[in-house]
Amino acid sequence: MQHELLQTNLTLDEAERLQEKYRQIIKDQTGIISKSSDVKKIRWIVGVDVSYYQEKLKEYGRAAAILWDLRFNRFMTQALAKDIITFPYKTGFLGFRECKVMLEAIKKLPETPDLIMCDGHGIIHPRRFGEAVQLGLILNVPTCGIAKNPFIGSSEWKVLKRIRGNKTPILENKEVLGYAVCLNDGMKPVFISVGYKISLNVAVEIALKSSLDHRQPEPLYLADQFSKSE
DNA sequence: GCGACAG
DNA sequence: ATCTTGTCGC
Repeated sequence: MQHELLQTNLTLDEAERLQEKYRQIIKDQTGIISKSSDVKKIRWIVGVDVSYYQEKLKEYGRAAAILWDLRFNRFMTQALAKDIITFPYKTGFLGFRECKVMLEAIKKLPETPDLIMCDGHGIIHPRRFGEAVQLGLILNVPTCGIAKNPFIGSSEWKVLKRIRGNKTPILENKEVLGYAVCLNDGMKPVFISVGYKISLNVAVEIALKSSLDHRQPEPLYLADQFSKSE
């Protein structure tokens, strides 16, 4: 039996209802990773990304999951999954397209992730329900969103000095939805937000720690490459 | 009202 | 996301 958030035959209205329903359910949850002391206990992090291709007029998604050992900051192994994609692309509903394939790839990994990084937004979303939130909820694993482009909210990211570690908040009325963060010198910032059971500060801390020399954290960079290679 | 809008 | 060559910059 599977989660109703994995249904792929929903109307947009039904999908929106589910987003609102689960937003309420996970509101004010406890047991989140929020302190730097918690970070020391984190070992297995996973970066996931999805690429697309056509076959017989149908659209398919290929998800790559990269298992990364944060203790030694090194690559461990990877897994791929392919699946047909039927849910249409609509801004604000990415999770309904990508969660199922991402989950299939993650299931193939030899370790249970302590944290999953998604190539997309978390609570930087009209209903605070980006795909990182959706994935974390379905798997009951901490997640964060790390997107390459802005979505909602306003920030000064365009004038942010591109120096590793620099960041500027993404705001919507007084509410901090996330941070635009420069992960390496000279590179355009990425947009980091909470997904599930993690604090914003910890998400930023781990993204920085796992960034080597690319715009994205290495697990996500590798996931992007791997998902496109085949 | 119109357009913009993660991947 | 994906279709695609050259080209500007370090």
